This record gives sequence, structure tokens and C-alpha cells, in this order.
Amino acid sequence: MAQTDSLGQFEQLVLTAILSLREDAYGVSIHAQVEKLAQPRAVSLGAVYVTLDRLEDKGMVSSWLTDPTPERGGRAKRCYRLEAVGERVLQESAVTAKRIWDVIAEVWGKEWARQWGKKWRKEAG
Amino acid sequence: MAQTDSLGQFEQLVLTAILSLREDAYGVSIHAQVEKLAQPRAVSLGAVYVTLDRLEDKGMVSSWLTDPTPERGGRAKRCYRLEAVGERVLQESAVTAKRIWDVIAEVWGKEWARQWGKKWRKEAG
DNA sequence: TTGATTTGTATTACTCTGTTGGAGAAATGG
DNA sequence: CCATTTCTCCAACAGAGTAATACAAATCAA
Repeated sequence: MAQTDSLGQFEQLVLTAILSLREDAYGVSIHAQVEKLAQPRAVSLGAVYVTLDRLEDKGMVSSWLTDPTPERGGRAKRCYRLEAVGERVLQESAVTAKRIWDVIAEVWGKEWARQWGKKWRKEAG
Repeated sequence: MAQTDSLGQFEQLVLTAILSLREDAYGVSIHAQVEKLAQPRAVSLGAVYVTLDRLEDKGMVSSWLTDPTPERGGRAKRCYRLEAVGERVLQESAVTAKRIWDVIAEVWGKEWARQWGKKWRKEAG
């Protein structure tokens, strides 16, 4: 019902993955990107597809089918891109995510924050 | 069930609020802090209490009753503090929050990110 | 001392999100 | 063809998010 509503944590991850994959955002690649963002937590493929469906229902993303590619098992993919609503809502919740980080980093100290920043960069290149 | 599980978005907000309030974390003050973090989104008081209950069930926070204070309407408060499990889980999900921010900031550009950082600091002091 | 006001806690009941597990379609390769 | 790979999608359940509302305990002021 509430169309302008806030995102759940997982929806946020999925939208972020789509954003960062740009032209190459489809089920499997989105799943891989989400796992990278959510590590060390595991994420099931089904969870991604269900969430994509719901985000499309809300008008936050749109999708279309591509042609098959000439590789083993290379069937048609359903590609996704962010719509205007999705951008706006993601923007909002990203700002909230940053606020959380800032507050926590302040309480637990700069040293702690720097450590986690490093670890993330090493693992994700 | 899953004790090491990940946090929902709202649980994360509530834990962060408790962390930043230190000695003065009780229902009403937590609610105020959560609204500050989640702005411009509105948050109901009931949502906070229900979430606090659930977090306590999971052992992430503990609570105790204080004595009434000598002010108008100053009845006994139920105060909260983070437990070890809560700290660990919050830490994890804070790192995820930062990853989301980093990815988005990279895609949408440094200029955009700087703007939001400024706005937040002004509003929250 | 009683009723209005302020501050605060708690519960109920519901919708929406998160997650698992598996079914099965469309491509290639021997 | 049959095995294998890549990929999409559904059903069903547990858990998180929210609104709405009831109620409890303190002060204030006449």
C-alpha cells in the first residue's frame, strides 16, 4: 500500500547491487553482488528473485528479457534497472545507513572504523 | 532459533540508538533518537517497544526499572543497555551498512555524498 | 483531594518482508 | 538424445515493522 515507504534491509541490498552492476544486472549476477555486500552472511538465490518481484510490483525497478547468449547454458536473462522511485527511496535509506555508521563509528572509535574499512577493501578489491 | 542471525533494519536502528544514548536509554528517548536517525521517516512509539521486547528475548539487550524522578509526570523508566551478543551483531550489520553507503557513494559520486554528509551534521548537531 | 495534565510503559492484531527449498525451462556439448 | 549448465520462478512459512489503543504513575493547581 504505502508506495513511498522505506526499504527493508534486504531490498536495500538488492537495489544497491542493481545500481552497481549497471548494464549487467540480472538474477544470478545480482545474487553474487548481494552476497559480496552482505558477507559473511549467505544469501539464497530464491530470496533474490522474490525480492526482485516485489520491488517491481512497487515500481522501484523494471525488467525485460534479453536474447540468449552463445555459451553453454546461456539462456535468456531477465535484466533489471532502477526506476525513479527506486532511486529516490534507495537514496533515502542509504543516508540512513550512513547515519548509523557514523554514530557507531563515533561511539566505538576511529581506530575500529578504520580497521573495518581496510578489511572490506581488501576482500572486495 | 538463530541466535547469530542478522538484524532487520529497524532493530539495527534501535540498537544504534541505545548505543549512542549510553546511560539514558529508555523507551521515549530511544524513540526520539530513532526518529532522528531515520528522518524524514516517522516512527511510532509502539514499534519501538515491540522491538525492544523482541531484542530482549534474543538476549541482545537487557533492561531494568529505575526509580521515579522528581519531575512532572516523571514515573519509573525501563532502561536498556546492549549485551555482548547485541554488540557483535550490531557491529556486523554496521559494516554492511557502510558497504552499502560506499558502493552508492561511488556510483552517484563524491559530490552527492559530501552534500548528504553536511546535511546530516547540521540537523543533528 | 480530586481531576487535568504530563510522561511513560505495554499489548494486540495485522501486513509486509525475509528466507528456504525445490520445480522446471532453455541453452550447449558430447 | 541425454547429461550438464545457466537461469527463472513459485509456494509456503517464520519473523520483522506498524498502527492503534489501553493503561499506569507521577506532578500541578484549585
